Amino acid sequence: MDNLRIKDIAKKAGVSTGTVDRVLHNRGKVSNNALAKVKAVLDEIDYKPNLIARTLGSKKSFTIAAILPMQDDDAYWSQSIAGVEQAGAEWSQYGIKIKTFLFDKLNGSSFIKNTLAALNDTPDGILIAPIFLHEARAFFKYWRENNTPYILFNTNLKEASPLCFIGQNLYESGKLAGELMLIGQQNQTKLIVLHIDEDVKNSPHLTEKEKGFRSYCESSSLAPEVVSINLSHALLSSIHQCIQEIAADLQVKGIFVTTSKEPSIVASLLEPYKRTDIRLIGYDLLEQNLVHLKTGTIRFLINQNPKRQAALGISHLANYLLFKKSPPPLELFPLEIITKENLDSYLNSDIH
Amino acid sequence: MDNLRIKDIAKKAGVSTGTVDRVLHNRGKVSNNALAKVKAVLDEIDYKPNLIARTLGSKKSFTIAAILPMQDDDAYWSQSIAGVEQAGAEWSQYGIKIKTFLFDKLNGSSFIKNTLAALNDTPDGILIAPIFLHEARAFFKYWRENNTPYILFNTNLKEASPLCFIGQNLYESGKLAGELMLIGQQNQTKLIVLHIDEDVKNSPHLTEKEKGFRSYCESSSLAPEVVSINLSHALLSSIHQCIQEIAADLQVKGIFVTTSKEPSIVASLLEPYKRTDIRLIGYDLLEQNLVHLKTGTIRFLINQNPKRQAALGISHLANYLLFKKSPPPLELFPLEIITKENLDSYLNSDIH
DNA sequence: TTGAAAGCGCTAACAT
DNA sequence: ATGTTAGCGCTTTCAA
Repeated sequence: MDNLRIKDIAKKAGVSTGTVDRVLHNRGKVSNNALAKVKAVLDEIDYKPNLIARTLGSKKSFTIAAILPMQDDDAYWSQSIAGVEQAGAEWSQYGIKIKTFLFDKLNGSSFIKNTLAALNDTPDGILIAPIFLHEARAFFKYWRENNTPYILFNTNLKEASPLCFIGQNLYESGKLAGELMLIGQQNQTKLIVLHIDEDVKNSPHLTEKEKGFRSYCESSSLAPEVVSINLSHALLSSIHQCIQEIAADLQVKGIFVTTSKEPSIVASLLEPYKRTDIRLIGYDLLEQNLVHLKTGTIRFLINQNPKRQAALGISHLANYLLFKKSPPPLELFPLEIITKENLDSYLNSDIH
Repeated sequence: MDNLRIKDIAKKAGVSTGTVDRVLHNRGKVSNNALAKVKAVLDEIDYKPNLIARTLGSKKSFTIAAILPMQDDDAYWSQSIAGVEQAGAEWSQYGIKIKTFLFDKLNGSSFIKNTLAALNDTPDGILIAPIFLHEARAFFKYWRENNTPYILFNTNLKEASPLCFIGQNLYESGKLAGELMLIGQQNQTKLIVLHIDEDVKNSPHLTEKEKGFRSYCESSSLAPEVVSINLSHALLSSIHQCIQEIAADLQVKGIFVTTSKEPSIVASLLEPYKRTDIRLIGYDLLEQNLVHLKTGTIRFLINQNPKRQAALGISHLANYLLFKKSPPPLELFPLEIITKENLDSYLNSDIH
């Protein structure tokens, strides 16, 4: 009762393996008569192709282009790139090659330039973080017409109709931060939402988080006061001053930092004031964040897991190209809550 | 600069492909002279075997035996079995067959009988939950001598030297529950650890959790009083009465239920008393638990993810058999915290 | 429109 | 001890 092979189907149908292949893949010319015979056999059995043989037989080697922002001081993106590289190493044994195209995240024409370079390389699949949505549109159109599969990463664009979108629900992420902020809090508390970014207005990923946070707070019977503050890293002194003022306000019981790199900055500035009653919540398992998570200055981190997100993007493309396995259209990563106590269980785990 | 094949290595070394194969896999007889020549080439290049071709070439089909407790009313184990089946379907395309052997979790001789049946089937790999540690020893010895790889699941036994252990750190899990329990709590609180199991004494997975929980509470400056209670499901009325007494004690601010199925029972018994100040913490994303997580009666669930644990066990065995890829010796799953707010992000995610 | 056959890179059986 | 060769199940080319 073993799996039937193409050869077996051919014998059953009284045709050659070539014809069965043509029917199976709907390629080349097949007479109605032969078609009927093969279909009859196919209906009767449950043919499962041997994907390994298929891949070996079609001796193709695939190239995947990864188009991402390059930003050495931005942990989220540098971890994403690490994820691409890790997955690339894994799939290289299957003849998959990765080419990385890095653009300046603050410069639209750099995005266009790099994406164009990728396009001219005619890759078989694409992983792209289309943070310049408008500029990206034309490329999507081109790839769609060319039947080149592309996966969107981090920034979604519904009408792009990609093979898959990989990311997180940022609104829900903000709501989660709200929930964690309010556990066990009293009435009449004041909470700070702190964006530390050059250009908050044009950063939907930050404002989405704030919206979610506020929505949770408003729905809560504790009805805390929520204050938003936008800062740029450019001036460390302004951050310093901001934290000083917050520390002086005894009503403040929590700070929600919407980015990855900055929670640790806030933590180290806040620490001297010994305001252990201020609950600090931020993002991602960066080394500096972990230091402050362990000392308790940071209470919760929400893990976005950029490395695994990116690695999964590559894997999905590889599986699609090699084995015709389609990924789910939406790959929303779970909102992982990291505390002092479960941190090690994440760090020691290869699963994430 | 494409990848070199065995054929290329053979030509470079001036030997045949057969000899290269022998050197590569250290099998058969090879003269020192030939060995040296091949090694010289191998040192010079970075040979990466084509795993697809290897798998196809060694036209083996493998059988994996999964030896697990069968317990319809036990969500943890039934989800594990689901995980095995899911992974089995995935790997069937690669010629991997799964045979499941289910034993009675309360009956040692049923364990022996089923494991013996599995052994007699001479599988190529084994996934086993050795909850009868003593009885399992002889089997491990046999498989080790037979070079049959086995992966331990849920229950670890250091001296078993398996290919891999898959599970969670239960002590840390208890500590995490402690941390979640004490966030924002006041002094002078009383906390309940509730084991609902037929045989708590012989359930190290439950007592480990309690130890971790107590350890965290003792280290906390809040110094809560911790009371343990053991109950059997046999008597629903006794559970009822226990909850009634807890609800009457205004000092109680939290209940930690150490099992998967029971948090929802406790929740529904507790709900009528409107003790929203009692924080209920339990395990796993069972449907009934989710209902109470959404209403707020259950505040946190710690996800053990049995389904994914089991699926990963099968995947590790499959990768080992098919591609000679060794898993990490210890696969400790992260301690995932589930709340009302991040729940959906887990449910919608195929990643877990 | 169809069948036959070569070949993907590797393994394993078979000569020598 | 070593080289040769026939597969693994599929794709793809080439004749017919």
